[in-house]
Amino acid sequence: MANQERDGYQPSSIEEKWQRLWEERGTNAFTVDELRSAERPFYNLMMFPYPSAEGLHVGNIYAFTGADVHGRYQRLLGRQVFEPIGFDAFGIHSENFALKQGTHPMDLIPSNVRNFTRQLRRTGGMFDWTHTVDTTDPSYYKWTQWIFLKLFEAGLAERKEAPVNWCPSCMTVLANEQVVGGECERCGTPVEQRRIAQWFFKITKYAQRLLDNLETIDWSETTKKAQSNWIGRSQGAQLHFPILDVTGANTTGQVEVYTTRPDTVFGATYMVLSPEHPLVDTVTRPEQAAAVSEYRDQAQKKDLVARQKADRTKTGVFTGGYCRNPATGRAIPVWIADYVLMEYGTGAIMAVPGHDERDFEFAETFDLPIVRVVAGPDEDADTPLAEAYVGPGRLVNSGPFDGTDVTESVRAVTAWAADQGWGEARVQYRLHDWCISRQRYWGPPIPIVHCPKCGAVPVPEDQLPVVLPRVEDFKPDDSGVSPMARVAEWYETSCPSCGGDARRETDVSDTFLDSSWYFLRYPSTDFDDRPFDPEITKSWLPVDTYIGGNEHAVLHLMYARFITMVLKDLGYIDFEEPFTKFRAHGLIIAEGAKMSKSKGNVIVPDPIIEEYGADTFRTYLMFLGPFEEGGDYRAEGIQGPHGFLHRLWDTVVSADPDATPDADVERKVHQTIKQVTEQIPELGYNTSIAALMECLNTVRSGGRTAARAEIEPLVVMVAPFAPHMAEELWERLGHEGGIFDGANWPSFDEAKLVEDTVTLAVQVNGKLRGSIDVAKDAAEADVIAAARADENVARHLEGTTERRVIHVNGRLVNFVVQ
RNA sequence: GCCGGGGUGGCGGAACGGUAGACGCGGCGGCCUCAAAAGCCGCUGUCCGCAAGGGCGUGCGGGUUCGAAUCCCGCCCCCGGCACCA
Repeated sequence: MANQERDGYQPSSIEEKWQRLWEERGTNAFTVDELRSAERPFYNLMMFPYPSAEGLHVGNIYAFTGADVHGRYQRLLGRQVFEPIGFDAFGIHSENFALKQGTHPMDLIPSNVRNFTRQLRRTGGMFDWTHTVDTTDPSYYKWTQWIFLKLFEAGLAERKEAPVNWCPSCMTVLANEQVVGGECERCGTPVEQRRIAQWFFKITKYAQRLLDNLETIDWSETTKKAQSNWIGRSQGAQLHFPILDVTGANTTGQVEVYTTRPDTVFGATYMVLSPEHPLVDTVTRPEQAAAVSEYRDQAQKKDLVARQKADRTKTGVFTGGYCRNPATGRAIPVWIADYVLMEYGTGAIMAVPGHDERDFEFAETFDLPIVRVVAGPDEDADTPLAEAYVGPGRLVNSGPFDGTDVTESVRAVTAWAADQGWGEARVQYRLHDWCISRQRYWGPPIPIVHCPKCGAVPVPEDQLPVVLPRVEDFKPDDSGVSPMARVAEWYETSCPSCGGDARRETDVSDTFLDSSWYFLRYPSTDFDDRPFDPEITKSWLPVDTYIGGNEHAVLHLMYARFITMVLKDLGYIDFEEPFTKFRAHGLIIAEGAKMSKSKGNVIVPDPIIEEYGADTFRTYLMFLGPFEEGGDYRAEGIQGPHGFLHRLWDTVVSADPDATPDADVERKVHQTIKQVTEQIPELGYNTSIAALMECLNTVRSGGRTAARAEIEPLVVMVAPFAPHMAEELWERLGHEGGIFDGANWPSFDEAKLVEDTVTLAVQVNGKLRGSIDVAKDAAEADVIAAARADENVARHLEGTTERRVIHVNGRLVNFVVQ
């Protein structure tokens, strides 16, 4: 507190004053008219928080401040900046917390939201509090349900029984994205496989577009890479292998395999089906039936951890059946093994042990034939294989293709297979359809009614929202159905189509569906009768800049892009990428380590704001390190920005309004304007603040009194970081109406940047030996003469033979001698 | 294993191929003070030297260049994404 008494700068009263005035004047709020008439709209978005009971985390404040600085800068450039905030309050987080505390999420969330709102206001963000969103509000999730209906109508939502990831601890189905290394992302419990009827969104239909569009958007490289890895496009061929009957003379069907190396098909000496493959029963011969069935049971019991993470020792069993390799015409044995996954490709592979590491290992284990079909530079068709050879080379033992280079053989062999009718080129994606069903309570009910006669019937739009009722017993159980399935008075309904007795869908939808479209809602929260107003959406979207954490690089961002594409295809909006520019902020650690309660290094924002003010806190957070990389929060470090803001305050309030600016100081100011103007839009906040500090040091050097003209640009440039203080100083400088509407971002004058004299480094053979001051336009000969004259330089030149002299204007002189 | 991003003082971090370490923290010394806090001024990569000055320094080893933290080649380590994905 004592800190606030000093020099007349009192953050607490100033911050309270301006937060109040912003509110009263509607400084950051848009009316519908303003939204409709904005001429230079800038939609500045940050990832909305989940309102936890613990309150706002420094990580949140860091992210929001970085985004807010960006928004405030755009505003000082004259844009109308819409900067909304909201709450992503549905989901397992809150539900589990409520269960633990013995409270109800419907009581918990509003109080958390109130607390978050209070904390967010104190941080000085430029939020439009008249356009907030709460995903748990029926007026919001009405439209989340509407989106489901639109996908359903478009055939992009389907219900199918599918093996799903089941978390036995959370007692719910998880999306693939929520399974990390075979464990539940949330609680770390090994995930089990179950077969349940689920709703899926067909995001795989959009795989290629989601991949291609990455080229067109301004996103950080890391994020784009994470997305393309997740989509996981691979190019290869689907080949058809005929199944042979006992005699080996007739075929009884065929097995489809997917391979990225169709060129090695001559080396396919056996085939492996996934244990869950539907053709296993067809292929298996009676004498192997017992072994096969035992292996399948075993595989099914293994959870995903055991199956995917284990030591990867190959196991498997022979089915007794054979296929014909369509390239060689030979019969090859069919095995089942759990290293082949049903979820990828066709769930069956042609095994080429000579040129695939896994197949090689399997063949070694079970003594299956290994044939070389690719020879490297120093090898031929008979060179023995000690391990799978996956390098470059030419085909061998491959009939008509012998001698073909592997790079061209992929296409050649595929074409040949297509010609003969046993294969075709195929593109495969790793991306799976999005399972949106959750057997939980705390989410928007999926707006479907199951009718014994009509099947799955969508709830008519005019009956939305399907309101989630308050249910006291919302604890999930192991039954695989939602707690809502215990509430007969809710799920018992009539079919919207035939009027007969029917049952509501009792699952709720994934939280990621809530957050896949919230940015569309923000500017249109004034309307109850439409999810987003066409006119407003047209002028404000897509989002200009989106800032958020990289933990959402795959899930949230992918879903938001998908939903946006669908809405575009359905004609509701005219753009297909929601976020023109996305930047991920870094992570804040504290005292050199990740924040954790056990380490006792968790930063609690409230007391810091109490003691130093939000402006100092914001400035320090932005000063810690490059915004996109994060930084290490050290408690003492805040003294730097704290002192800086106090000195700035002192300098400004004691500035001489009539003094003419000093030429050197003015030059520094112009250099600073240039630097900050270049760095701020690139989120170079730490260096911008450093430049402002340096400039202030120059302004104050020798204890001089600043001229007003020198410091006014500084006040504007500091405004994105310390908005309250900047407002107050702006007012004290005699301006009316607020800095964010009244001030223009300062411009610099190229002519004022250049120094009259410059200091050059003088090197001898690249080693620094002295420095000289010369006039900025001095002739080269004079510069070199001056360099030569430097005492220390002269000493190093003595007794040497000069080979070359390099003079880089304004930089250095280098004597190359021998 | 594949794909990104990194490795710079005691610490956080700056550096269009051109004076490495800006800015800040911490430390040391000084001013102010009865004293402390706050503030202000100076010093602060490291080694040798009284100094002038010099040697060494950006993960390691090479290379290109008058000149490399920066470019190239080969390694090591850290962070993140994907991973029995055929």
